[in-house]
Amino acid sequence: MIAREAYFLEIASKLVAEEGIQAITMERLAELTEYSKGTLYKHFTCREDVICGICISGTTHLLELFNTALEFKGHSRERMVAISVAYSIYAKEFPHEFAMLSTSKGEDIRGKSSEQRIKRLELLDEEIDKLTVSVIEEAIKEGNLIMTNGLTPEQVCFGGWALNFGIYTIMGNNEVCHHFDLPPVEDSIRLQTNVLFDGYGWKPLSTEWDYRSTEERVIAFMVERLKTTP
Amino acid sequence: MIAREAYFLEIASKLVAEEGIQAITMERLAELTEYSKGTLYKHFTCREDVICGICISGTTHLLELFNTALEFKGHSRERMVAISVAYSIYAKEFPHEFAMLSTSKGEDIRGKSSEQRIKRLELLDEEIDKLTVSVIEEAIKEGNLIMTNGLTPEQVCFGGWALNFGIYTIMGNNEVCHHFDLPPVEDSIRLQTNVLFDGYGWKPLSTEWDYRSTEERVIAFMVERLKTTP
DNA sequence: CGCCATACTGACGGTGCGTCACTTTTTGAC
DNA sequence: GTCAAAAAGTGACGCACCGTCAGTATGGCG
Repeated sequence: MIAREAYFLEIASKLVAEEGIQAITMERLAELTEYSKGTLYKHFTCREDVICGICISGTTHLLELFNTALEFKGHSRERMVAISVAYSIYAKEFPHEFAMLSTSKGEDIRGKSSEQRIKRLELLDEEIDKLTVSVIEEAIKEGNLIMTNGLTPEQVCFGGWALNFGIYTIMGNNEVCHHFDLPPVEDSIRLQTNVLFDGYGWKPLSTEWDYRSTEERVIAFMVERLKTTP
Repeated sequence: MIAREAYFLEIASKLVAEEGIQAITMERLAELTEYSKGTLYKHFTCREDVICGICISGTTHLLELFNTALEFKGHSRERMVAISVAYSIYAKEFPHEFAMLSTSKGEDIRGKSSEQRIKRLELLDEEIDKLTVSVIEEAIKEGNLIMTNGLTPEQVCFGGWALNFGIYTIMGNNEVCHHFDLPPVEDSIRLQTNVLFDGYGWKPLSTEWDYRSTEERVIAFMVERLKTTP
């Protein structure tokens, strides 16, 4: 039943965290959980379905982080910083799982995993997107963001997402940047998103507000909040 | 020898283009090329090494496209648009190969592939980066781009790269954006990079110059140039 | 106790990887 | 032209993993 499924996923998540996605093997998972392959296949249709399951619990966790971030008090752009920090907390704490989230969007996984799980994962993704878009809509209501060039809130959300995702994926995946003299990930994220959001004209601009200090306050806030509800 | 290796890679690339990375199988490749597995393993240490080889030819092709793009006459930011167009031509013509480029940066491939090939691929990546950075340095010399906030040309290059990469990866990989009402990829790329580069203060700003028209001219230029040397 | 449903098992056929002892072809010295 | 050494090529083999399914254990109930 449900409890058993959760147990399988718990062990699988640990395996991913420790050894990466390659370590996810139906044989290995059966062995580690002390169940047989047959039982495992009662809960998951295939290996990809297990991976999708891990992504669901990962995304659920990410959603919680986003919700916590949204409780940070401040103007809209500061709250966007809070979301960005939430994203980075997840990316750092579970680097393999984070990398899996993008893998799971590919045809390989989506094509094989069970309809049901795919659907659940899509709903979670949608919820995360809505949460983020809500911050942008708030900015518009506040009058701190005025949409020009026919841009929509969703496009602003997408731009920020793509930039964050690109930075984490390139810098995380990858020692390739050795010939590139870049600051640490967090600094890159702050610098680049400041530029992008300034480009959207999202006030207060980074020249008018110290977002590094906002970031520090958000981190302190998140750490505090995560201590009480871990 | 070299010719045989190129032959293996040619078939492998076709296979990837038609059926995706999953279709790359040592058995299948041996069969298609009418050689035995043993011979195949004389040229490549493992499956990952073949994949790395495909990435090398892909990146070589991408580098050629970049070089062609750089011949476009215009100011620096227009030439950056040209590079972006080159990137998109590659991403569209070889979607699977394009997706592989990021896969190839991961530990899975880098850890198993042969030193030699990894090194060659890194050198190519480096060359591409240098090419792009050169456009930014040109912009600074022209006086069209003034670096503030301690930003470096490499960081500007990286920001543009991460944004482009993020957009193509999310939109290409992925039907997940169905709940997100977004314009087609090319439009997203143009809109978002305009915002980012405006954020850097790269002149002429998108409010002062019609980059959609630049894009059209670049495409026409590239198509023309690719006709003569295919 | 016997019966049935449900939970669970692991051997099996299949695919793919990477190896290596062996065969065939090429080369070059005489 | 001959022959032996080197180079090129082969495919059966051992191994790991996938997903299946016929069969076994368990436990509740008349």
